[in-house]
Formats: sequence, structure tokens, C-alpha cells
Amino acid sequence: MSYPVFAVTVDLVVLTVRDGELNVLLVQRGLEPHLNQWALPGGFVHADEDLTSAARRELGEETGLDGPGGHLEQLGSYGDPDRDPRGRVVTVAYLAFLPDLPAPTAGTDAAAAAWKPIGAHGLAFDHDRILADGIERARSKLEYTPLAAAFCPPEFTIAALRQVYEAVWGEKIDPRNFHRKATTTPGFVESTGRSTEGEPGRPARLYRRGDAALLNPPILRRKLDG
Amino acid sequence: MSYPVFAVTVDLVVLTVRDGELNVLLVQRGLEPHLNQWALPGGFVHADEDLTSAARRELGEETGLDGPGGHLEQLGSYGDPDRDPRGRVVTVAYLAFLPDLPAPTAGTDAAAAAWKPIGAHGLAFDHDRILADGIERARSKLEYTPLAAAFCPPEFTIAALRQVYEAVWGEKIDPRNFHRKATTTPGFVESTGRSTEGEPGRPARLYRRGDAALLNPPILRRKLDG
DNA sequence: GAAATAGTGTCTGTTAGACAGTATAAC
DNA sequence: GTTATACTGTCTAACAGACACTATTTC
Repeated sequence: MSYPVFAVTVDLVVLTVRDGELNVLLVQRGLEPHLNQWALPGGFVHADEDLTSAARRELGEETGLDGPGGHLEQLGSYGDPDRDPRGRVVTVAYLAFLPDLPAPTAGTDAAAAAWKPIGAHGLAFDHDRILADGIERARSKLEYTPLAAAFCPPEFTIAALRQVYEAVWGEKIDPRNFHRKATTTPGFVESTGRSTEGEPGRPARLYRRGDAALLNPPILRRKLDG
Repeated sequence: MSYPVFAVTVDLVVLTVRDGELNVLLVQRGLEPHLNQWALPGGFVHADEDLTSAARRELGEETGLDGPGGHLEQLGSYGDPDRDPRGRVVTVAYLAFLPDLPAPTAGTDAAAAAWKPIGAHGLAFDHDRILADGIERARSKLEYTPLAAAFCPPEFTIAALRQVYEAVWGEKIDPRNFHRKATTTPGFVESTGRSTEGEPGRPARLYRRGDAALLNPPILRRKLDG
């Protein structure tokens, strides 16, 4: 049997919330093609490696952090014949949500790594499109899953959770109604009993992520007729 | 630069509704490995072919039908190192919804092709898992998109649309409430002005698919706490 | 005390689900 | 007429969104 030969890469759309704004992890390429251009972090899948393992390995290499509190899922695959000048390369894109902790460290084949606000970047390859798909997926995931907590540290306030929604959706949410929804939707958050200290205003109770896989009822964005 | 070499295939989860039941298109393999075992239709991506084009080509080869009225989207990629005994093969799975029209025709490398009710099959490779993922995706897509109409012929009754939901979700739906929801949700269906004839009961108006990309409000399944 | 943020209560309009009742066909 | 299916109206409980109000801290 004969069939065409491909290379397979994983690329990562790593999102976090910094200063109330949605940020994406980008690297400046240290190799051809697209030398010095910004791109999504990623790399080739190794010979004996699962796709998800490859994504997790790249995430660890780029962020130095693989611990709990985050989230990693497959986003989709991109395989236009001319998407990579080196030849036939199919990339499997993954989407990650991380709390705003680590300052990124440049990997071996990257000149630099940095958090950048989402927006128009002229990224290498077809990474602009992959990034756009990842952001749209993230916006929709926040409606139906408790994954907003993956953007937060292990213990967080309801206000911090609300700020995740505001950053990802780009819209303001009423803090009082959101508080009621978050605390009454089963499995969304669990109280830890502890509270914040030393900050202005009434102390806020600290929560951890609940065990629900899906939010019921969901937290819906304002209508945008399709 | 050196990197591992892969083969890339597309596999199809083609769903339709027959006699009120959700069915999937399966082929009996005519080649090793897994000779004579049932599997999802699919094949290798050609050297100069886009992934979506490959999926559409395979769909045409297997069903003889590529026309309008259906739906095709990427489901996800599967690349465990040992999922194919021939070597390192990554498959990009696609999900298709088709109206119940064509009797399938066996392709060149399949001994047979048939519609089978979903359920426990011992499919070749990791196709049981891909099929399960596709069915779950289909169930959830029906909530938030007007894609149930992709299972129907170009003109259909509200009752036919409801039967799609009942088959895919495996639950009964109140016909009167469904009728109101389907006809008042903007962009879900458009009236054609025509009606059915010659069937018992009051004639039903015929509709075609609306132009909405997302249903707002969505048609939600009964709660299944996550 | 003032200022700031957390959290609760209450009202109103909309929607989902239950289901009575009416409409129009085949037989 | 009976039977079958399509479609409409109405009631109720739950929910979203608006927003007044209370609670608890820092300064």
C-alpha cells in the first residue's frame, strides 16, 4: 500500500486573563520559515507520542507549568496543502486555559515568548485563523461549562470569576445577578469557607471549582442573532 | 530538519434518521487490517488535497450523494501511536448529517456498506470511540443550531423535524410545544406556503431550513446533571 | 465617619412545560 | 359521523435582568 507522507504538529492556543483582558501566549519564531514572526507555540509530534501528550509536553515546555487549575482540549486540525512551505504538514490545534501566573519562557526554537492581548496580529502560517477559532470556542465554552474557573487560581472569588467572563466575552455583567447565578447553579463552584483579607470592601468568600461537567442552566451571552 | 513521518486519513461518522431511529453508515472492510470487520467509512488524504475536500470526496464515494440538504463538519483527530497496525496513522474524523434517501453503495475497498442503528458495534480501529464522540456532538449540536433540518429533505413538516430530535436524543417531545418553539425561534425554519397532501389528519405546512447559524433561544434537552 | 466591595431581596417580563381546545384532512 | 394529525390558546412555575437595599471591611 502506498499513500502520501505527512508531518504532524501540535499548535497551542493558550489563553489567560491579565488585567481584565484576554491574552494569548505567542512565540517569536527562531527558525525558518517565518523567522522572527510571531506564532502560536507548537512543534512536531514525536514518533511514539499521543497527540494529547504532545500538546501537554509543548505546553510544559512553553509555560513551565502543567499543574492543575488549567484546562486543555483539542480544538481542531488544519491541513491545507500549502499551509507550510516545508511540505505537507497537518497541525492538530489545542486550546488551553491557564490562570495568570507564569511569565512565559522562550523554548528552544523560539527567540521570545510573551502574553499578548488578543486582536489583529499577523501571525505565521494559518495561525490567525486557528487563534480566531480558539477564541470563539472559548467564548462558547464559558456558556455551557464551568471552565471559567480554569482561568482562576485554585481558590477564587465570585468577582474574579465574573471578570473572566467579562474579559472573554468583552461585555460587562451585573455583579449581583452573576453572584446569584454562580452560587446557585449546581456544581459550578464550591465554597471553601475561607475569605479574602486585607483588601478594601467587605471580604469576599473564596470558592473552588465545582464538579459539574456542564452548567445547567447555562450562563448565556446577550443575544447576537445568527 | 528531521521529524517523524505519518499517514493521514479521514474517517466519517455519517448519521441519518431511519424509521424514527438514529443510524450510522458503516462499511465492511475489504482489506487488511481488520478484514471483514465493520468500520467507519474513510480513506487516506491525497497528496494535494485539503482535509475537508478529502472528507467530501469520501462522502461522495460512499453515499453517491453530495448534494445540498446535508451537513459536514470536522469532529476531531485521533492519533494514538498504536491505533493502526500499519504504522503511524493520524485520522481526522468528520461528522455528517444526511436525509434518509440513498441506499449506500460499497466503495472500492469495502465489501459492503449499510445503515446500522447506533449501539454497540465492535468496530475496527478506535472507531467505536469516534462514533461515540460523533453521536455526542450531534446531540449537543441539535440544541444550539438549526442543523436538525440537515437530516430532513429540502421541504419538511414540523413533525418530521421533531422526529429528528426524538431519534437523536432518544426522548419524546411534546408536539404542541415543539411546534411553537420551532416556528417562533427566528431563523430556524421558513414557511414554503405548501402543505402535505393525501395523508391522514390535517395537512401539515411544509417548511425549509432557515438562515440562522445559531438558535436563540436554544432547544434544550431535559436536564442530565453533569 | 466615608468609601469600597460583597452579598440579599424583590419586582417584572419572558420562557418552558403541561395540557385544553379547535381545525382540517382521510376514511 | 370516527379517527388522526396539525395547530392555537392559556395557565403556572422558573428564570433573567434590573436595581434597591443591607453587610462588612479599609481608610
